Parts: sequence; structure tokens; C-alpha cells
Amino acid sequence: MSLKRSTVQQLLSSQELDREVLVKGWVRSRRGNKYVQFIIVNDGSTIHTIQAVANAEQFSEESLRDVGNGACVAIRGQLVASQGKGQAVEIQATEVTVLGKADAEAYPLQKKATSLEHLREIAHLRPRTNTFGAVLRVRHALAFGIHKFFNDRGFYYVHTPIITGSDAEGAGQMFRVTTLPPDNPPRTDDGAIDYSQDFFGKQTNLTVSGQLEGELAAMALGSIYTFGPTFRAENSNTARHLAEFWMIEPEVAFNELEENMDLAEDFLQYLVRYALEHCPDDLQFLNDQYDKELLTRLSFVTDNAFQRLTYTEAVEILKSAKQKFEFPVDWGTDLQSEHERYLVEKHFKKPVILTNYPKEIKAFYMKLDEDGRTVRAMDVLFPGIGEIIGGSQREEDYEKLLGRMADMHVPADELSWYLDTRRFGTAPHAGFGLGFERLVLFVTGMSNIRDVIPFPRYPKNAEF
RNA sequence: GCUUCCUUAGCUCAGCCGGUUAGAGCAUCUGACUGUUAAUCAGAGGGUCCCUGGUUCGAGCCCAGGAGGGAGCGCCA
Repeated sequence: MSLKRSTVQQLLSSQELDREVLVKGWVRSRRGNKYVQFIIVNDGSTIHTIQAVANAEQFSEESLRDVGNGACVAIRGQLVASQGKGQAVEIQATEVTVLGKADAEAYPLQKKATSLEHLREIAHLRPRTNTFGAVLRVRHALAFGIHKFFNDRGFYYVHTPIITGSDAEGAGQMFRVTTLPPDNPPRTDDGAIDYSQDFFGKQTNLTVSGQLEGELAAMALGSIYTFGPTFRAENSNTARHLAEFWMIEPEVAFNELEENMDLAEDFLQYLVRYALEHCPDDLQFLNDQYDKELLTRLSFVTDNAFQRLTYTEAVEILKSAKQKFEFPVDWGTDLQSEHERYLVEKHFKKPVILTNYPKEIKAFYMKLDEDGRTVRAMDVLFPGIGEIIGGSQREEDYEKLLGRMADMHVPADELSWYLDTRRFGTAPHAGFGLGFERLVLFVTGMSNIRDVIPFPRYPKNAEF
């Protein structure tokens, strides 16, 4: 019977020594002398590596020639207690097979430090680094934790469309989806492009948000969430924006603003706790390597209630702050990054939820407050990354919603399907959007959002 | 889109006031070393100084334009 492959993770945590094992993975390093060689292997199951020892009596120089940095190998041998310091167990190799060679002269990944900017240019190989291995494992854990959180609380996962016929969602610039020939599209009599001849018989785009469709589902299933790709064709060049990113959008019937805040806070604390529990080694590595405050900051999020205050209260605090701001604070204008950072990092020193923004600076679907000046919006602000969640209680009143759409020049006829929820059995409801990569950014302590997604898309870049 | 900084060996970076044959560490290759931990030690090979044009006796260095990248800002998640 053939020996089953063990992962590095299984071998390192095994109490069962002096048995034959088989490991397969990629060589991180080989060193030694003419009597003994040490082969360091990682297989992605953990950030840690396992050491295989090859004695010269069994392995000629020639047989290990191709066992170099980056090569893929299968190693069979005895799992034994290590004679050396630095690891508890190691494999005394009896058979080393090279599954895939890696030319040492050409292999782009070095054993020593390589900049994150350079790794971005070789994004097809960067998962083999410690850093990206850790980031991708944490990313997975967070994705899994999101589904678990909602499933455990009776939410249904709803798949909203990626191609949308609506261009009025108001969340940002959209990417057009078309099969018309770009050099010579069919035209109508007045010279405009004739989209009636396009694939869908109309103009279509990639979604900027699943929220409107999510609201439809919540008006039937009660509690739902979406988790899917989202696209923004904005020329945003920052460490916090991507043209293609993943968004989580829960929507809950009968929830009002207060319950929406409770959900957002529980959700974020749960996810940070989930990552701490399931990825301790990866987070420890990221803490040691990139951000010595990371674990402290994560614990701070799980251990402290978020500070809740209204936009109006925040403006008062900022106006009386001793700190000089580049942009003046005035009621009615949106807060700048510097203002949000002051509130979170200097004034409260904890995550902040800002609510009840002026209606002029928020979306048409947010519920109007009694005073007629503000809406039941909420933004969750995190240290370092700013807005991680944006949400609101939705306007459930048909007439008021129509009025808001008219004020903000949102075409009601294109959104008749959305308005139908208010015409037939409307109900109070609330939800929010969480940018998945911003969460991964916060939890990993990475500083650029392009380093927390395998293949980032941003202006002038769609490689791989 | 705006502001600002950067681009020199495979990688990370020095390079003085514009001066003759452009450097270091790591990586690679060769050799040494009986258990290494980013092994160590010795030696060798390795360059379109981002591109185009200009100034100058002479440009990696100064000037103009272009390309690419970082940071900050705006838009937002």
C-alpha cells in the first residue's frame, strides 16, 4: 500500500514519532556540507517549514543537484526528534524525488527580503512567500468566518447578479459589459450606439453593489447577506481602493439603525476573534515582520465597545479640537480622512460608528430622520484604514423615497422594480456593506490593499 | 484626477561639486567546512544607470518630454 502524503502542519503537530512519512512541497532552502544536507520544505498548510535531513551515504551530491530554492519535491523518510536546535521534529530522508525543477539562476524569489512592490509584479509567484501565504490563509479564514457568522444566525446567502442592467445604483462609476464591435458598433438614426442590438438588448454594466437586489431578498427571506465581487471604474489611486473587490452586504427586515449598528459591531468583533483563533501563527508572523502593534490592535477591537456618536456631535468635537486640520470642519460637508483619523486614532482611540449624516452627502435610499435634515446612515471607522463599513436604515416609505430620488436626480422609472418593495408590503429594514479587502487589510496589518488580494485590479493594471 | 517622491546588477540599495575602468550586501556559480537554522568562510561571473531628446570638452548625476512605481489627497467599501 502506498504511503499517504502528510501536510507539514500535520507533521509538525504530530506526537507520533519514528514512523515513515511522505511530504510534498516547495523547497525554501537547502544548505549543508558534503556529509549532510538540510532541505527546508513548505507546502502551504502552515507558515512553518519542515526540515528534511539527507545524509551523504544515501544521497550523492548529484542526486540532490536539482533540490534548490523553488523546486517541488516529494520526500519520504522517518519522522524523528530533531538533533539540531530550532525545530522539534524533522524527517530523516530515505527518498527525495524532484517533481518540478526550478532553475536557481532564473527563479525570481530569493531567500532574503524582497519588496512588496516587486512581489506585486510577480503576483503569480508571490503566494509562495511567507507573507502572502499568511495573508491568503487569513483571507480564507475571514471568508469562512463570514459565512459561519451569518449561517449561525439564520441569515441566507443570496447571490445577486454580477452583470446588471441598472446604471442608477449611485455607488460609483461602472464598467460597461458589451459584445458590440468596439470599432464599428451599430448606431441608431440619431448616431447614438444602438444597444438594442447588444447581447442583452440594452446597456449593461458590472455591478457596483448588490444592495438593491439584497433588499428585495430581505423583503421575503428576512435576514440575508451577499458576498461577491464588486466593480468600480473610478480612477482611484490609493492603498485602500481596488477596481475589483469583494463586498459583504447583509440586509435585515425589521432592523432599525440601532440594531444595524449592533449587527455591524458583533460581526466585526466576531471576525477578528475568528482570525485570532484560527490563524495564530500567521498573525504572529505578520505582527513580528510588519507591524509590532498588530496583535494589540486586534485585541483592542475585540475587547472594547465601539464608540457611537452622531455626525453632528463629531463636528462639534472636531471644531473644538486643538489640532489644526488642513480642511476646515463645517456642518454639512463630508468629513475628510484627517478628521476621521483624528476621531478614531487620537480622540476616542477605538473604532467609531458615526450616524445621522446630513442627507445631502448620503445616498437616496437612506431613511430620512424626523428633522428632515439628516438620514439614518452609519459609517464604521477603523484605525489606519478609515471607513470599513457604510450602511443605513433604508427609507421604507414609498412617497418619501420617490421624493428623495427626485431631489437627487435618480431616475425612478429605471428602478420601478426596487420601488415595488415599497408599494407592496413595505417594512422597516437596514443593512450595510463591508469591503472584504479592507477587513483583510486591517486584520493582517498590511498597508496596501493590493497586497491582500491574489490578483489586484486597479487603474492601469490587470495583469495575470 | 491632483500633490509629491522615486526608477543604477536577479533582489535591496550606495554613488560626493558633472570628470577617466559604475560600487556594496544578498542571490547565482566554483571551492572549503561532520548537524545547518536567512549557515559560515574564500573566489568568480553578472550593468541598455527606465526611455527619448537637449546642455556640456565630458552626463548615472543638470534640463525638457514620456513611461512605470510609491506615498498623500479626492471619489468610496
